Amino acid sequence: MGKHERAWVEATERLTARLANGADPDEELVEAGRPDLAEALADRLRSDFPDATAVRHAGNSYDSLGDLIVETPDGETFVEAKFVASGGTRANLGQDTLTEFGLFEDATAWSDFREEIGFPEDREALLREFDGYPDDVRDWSYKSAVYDRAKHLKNVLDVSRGQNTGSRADEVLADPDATEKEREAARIVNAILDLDREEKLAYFDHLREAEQNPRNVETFAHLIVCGYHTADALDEHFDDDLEDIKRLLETDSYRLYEVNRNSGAVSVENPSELLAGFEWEDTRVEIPEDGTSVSVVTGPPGNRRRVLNIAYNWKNKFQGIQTPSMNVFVPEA
DNA sequence: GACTGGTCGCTGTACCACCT
DNA sequence: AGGTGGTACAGCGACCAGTC
Repeated sequence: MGKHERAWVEATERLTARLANGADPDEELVEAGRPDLAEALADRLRSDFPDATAVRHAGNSYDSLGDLIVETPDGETFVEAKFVASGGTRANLGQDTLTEFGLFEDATAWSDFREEIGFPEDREALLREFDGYPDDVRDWSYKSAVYDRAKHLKNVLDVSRGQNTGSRADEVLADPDATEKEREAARIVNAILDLDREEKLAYFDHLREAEQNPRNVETFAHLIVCGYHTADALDEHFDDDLEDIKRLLETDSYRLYEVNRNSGAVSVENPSELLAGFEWEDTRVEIPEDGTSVSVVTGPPGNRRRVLNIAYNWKNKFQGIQTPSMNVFVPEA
C-alpha cells in the first residue's frame, strides 16, 4: 500500500499541472496516474483561474502549502489536491503534537504517559506468552523486537491486506477449525488491543484534568485547517500574534480541491471561509468519556460547533504496536 | 549501516441516518 | 425490516532524518 498509492497520486498531480498548462501529457505519467482525474481537475482549475499563467507541481517539499501552485498576474494560489473515494483525512500529526504546542498546560505527553503507566512492559509480557516465534525475531534489546513479534502474530492469523486485525482475531476465535496456535495468537492480539484502548482512555482522563490554553487551541485549529500540517509548518507560525495568523490565512489563497475517484466530480473549499463561519468563543478541546478521539469545539453554549476531530491511533501492524500518531478530520458541516 | 521515531498521503469498514 | 449512501475514524506501508 503506502508508497504504491502515493505514486499514482503524485503522477496524477503532475499530469494535472501539465494538462492545465496546455502541455502534452507525458506518457509515463499517463501510465502511472489517473489521466481522467487529472483532466477533470485541470479543466476545473482552468475555469476557476481563467487568467492563470502557469500551474506548477509543488513537488514533495513539505515547506510549501498544497500540491499545486496556480500562478496568476495577482499572485499565487496554493492548491491542495485530494483524490478521494469518500471522506478524507485532513492531516496526520506526530503523537505529542497537542501537548507540544501547548493546547494543554502542564499535561504529560502521550509518549511519556505510556512509559509512566508501564504500557511497554505490559505489552511485552503479552507478546512473550506466545510460543514459537521464528528464529529471526530480534532480541528484546531492540525496539523492533515488538514489531517482529506483532508481525508474526498477524502472519499466524493470516490477516489480509486492509483487514482489521482485531476483527480477524475474532473470526479465528469463532472458527471451530482454528488451530490452538491460531487461537493463542488471536487471544494475545486481542489482549494487546484491549490494553491499548485502556491506555488511551487513561490518557484521556489525564488530559481532562489538565488546564487548557484557549489561544493555543484556536491557533492550532486555524493553522491545521488552512494547510499547516507539519511540525515545521506549525512551528513557523505558532507563536505569531493570533490576529496576524488569521490575516495570513485569509491572504494565503489556499484552496482544497477534492476529486472524487469514482465520478471525477470536483469540489472546492476555501478553508479560511470555513473558519470565518465560526464564532470563536470558548474554544476548547472536548475529551469524550469513552472513545479514542478528541474534538476541538468552539462557539457560545447555544451554538457549539465542532471544528476538528483528532483520533489517537497507531500506524503499522495494529493498535498498540508500532507508530503512535494523530489523524485529523474536519467534520462535514 | 542499523535502527528509531516521526511524518507522509491515503484506504477500509463499521456504523448511522435515512429511505422504502 | 432491509437496503443504501455517507461519514467517522481506525488503520496502512513507505520514506526520511537523526542517532549511535
